Amino acid sequence: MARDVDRSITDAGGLTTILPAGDEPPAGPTLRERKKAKTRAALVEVSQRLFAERGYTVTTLEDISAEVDITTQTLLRYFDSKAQLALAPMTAPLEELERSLDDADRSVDTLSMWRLYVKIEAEEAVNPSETTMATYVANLRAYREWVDKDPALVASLSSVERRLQEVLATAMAQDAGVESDDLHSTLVAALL
Amino acid sequence: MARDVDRSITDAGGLTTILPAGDEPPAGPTLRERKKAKTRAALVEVSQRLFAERGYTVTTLEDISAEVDITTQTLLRYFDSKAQLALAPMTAPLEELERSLDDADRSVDTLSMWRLYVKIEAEEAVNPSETTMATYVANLRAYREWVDKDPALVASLSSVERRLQEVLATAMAQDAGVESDDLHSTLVAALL
DNA sequence: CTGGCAAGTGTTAGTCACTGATATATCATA
DNA sequence: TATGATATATCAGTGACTAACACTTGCCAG
Repeated sequence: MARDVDRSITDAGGLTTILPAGDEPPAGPTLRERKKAKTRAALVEVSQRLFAERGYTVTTLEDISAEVDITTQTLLRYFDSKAQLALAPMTAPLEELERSLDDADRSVDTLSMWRLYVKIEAEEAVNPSETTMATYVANLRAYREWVDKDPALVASLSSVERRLQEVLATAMAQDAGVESDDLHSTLVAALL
Repeated sequence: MARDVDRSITDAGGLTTILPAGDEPPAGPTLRERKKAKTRAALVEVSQRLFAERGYTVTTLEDISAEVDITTQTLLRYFDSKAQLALAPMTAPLEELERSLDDADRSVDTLSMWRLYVKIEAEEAVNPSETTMATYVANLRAYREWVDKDPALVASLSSVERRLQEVLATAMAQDAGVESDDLHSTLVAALL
């Protein structure tokens, strides 16, 4: 009897709606997976906000999980540590790139996305409404602001940036010289 | 009356003996300072050993402080965190260099010391008995071994290495081109 | 639609790093 | 020896994180 009651809830997240609707192979992500992704996104969203508003150290995991209505236990099942949660906006797209490298069906589109990503990090002007990744990277400057206040986070972040450097190097190698120099210089500039 | 009584103790550390003796402004290191340095050294020594033997995470601050016969409280007054204690062998000489840069009475000797330091880190052959810093850096390879097992430590270590890079850059700038290239290349190699 | 399986979550209890405040012992100095 | 400064101990507490167990819920047969 409850088959079609919760329609309104299903689409609430609105995060994966970028995919071209119409050709989902066998079945879309199951209910479970959708809920999982939803709370995960909520965790990132809430934590980013609280970290920016109050600061990293003073914001407790309990504060965050309370606002998402889960236990700190559950939070730690989604993210191994507080730092990983804080750095999720950085690592998530990184891992996405890493995956696309392995899958061999790589397209230059991924690199284009990353060119944009790097540009924003380099503090160049950008219009958030132009890209699908806006949700993540739009406030990257504010992001770096409070991240830089915690030494431990900075350290973790730097290691993430190293992974980024490696991955991008690999990607450039795959691209075989095409406009590689441009990207490379941008990256180096961003890191230094 | 105690001016020349504790001569034997004063030299125990063996780290600052490089300074040209003869012009200590008011007085040498006071008893308090000596004791402080002593327990500090003991902490580093014991922790390094336990970390190497048992591993970083499983070794508790209590284990360490117990063996040095102090409270974990006191330990944390010496080192702000467990990680700082673990990385002390790296940071201590670093800060020494930083200090020598500010004091303006810099001599090339400091840089020579560091050339050696970097060499060891780059895993080149070295004879520990040749230098006064042997106590610190002799077992650097074994050091890296257990440090690399903890992700958080690696991250912190990398940020320390960045500081090192900066400081060395400054030092080279001060040296005004003399044999700078040699050192620089060595550094870059060590970091990559 | 019903039962069981498995994944997700809550609950509880605990460890450990780390902080703060207060009190006491130890050293420096006059 | 008295006095102020500093180091340490003691006590109480927070927060990140782990582990074991029980419970709920989505999922997949039958």
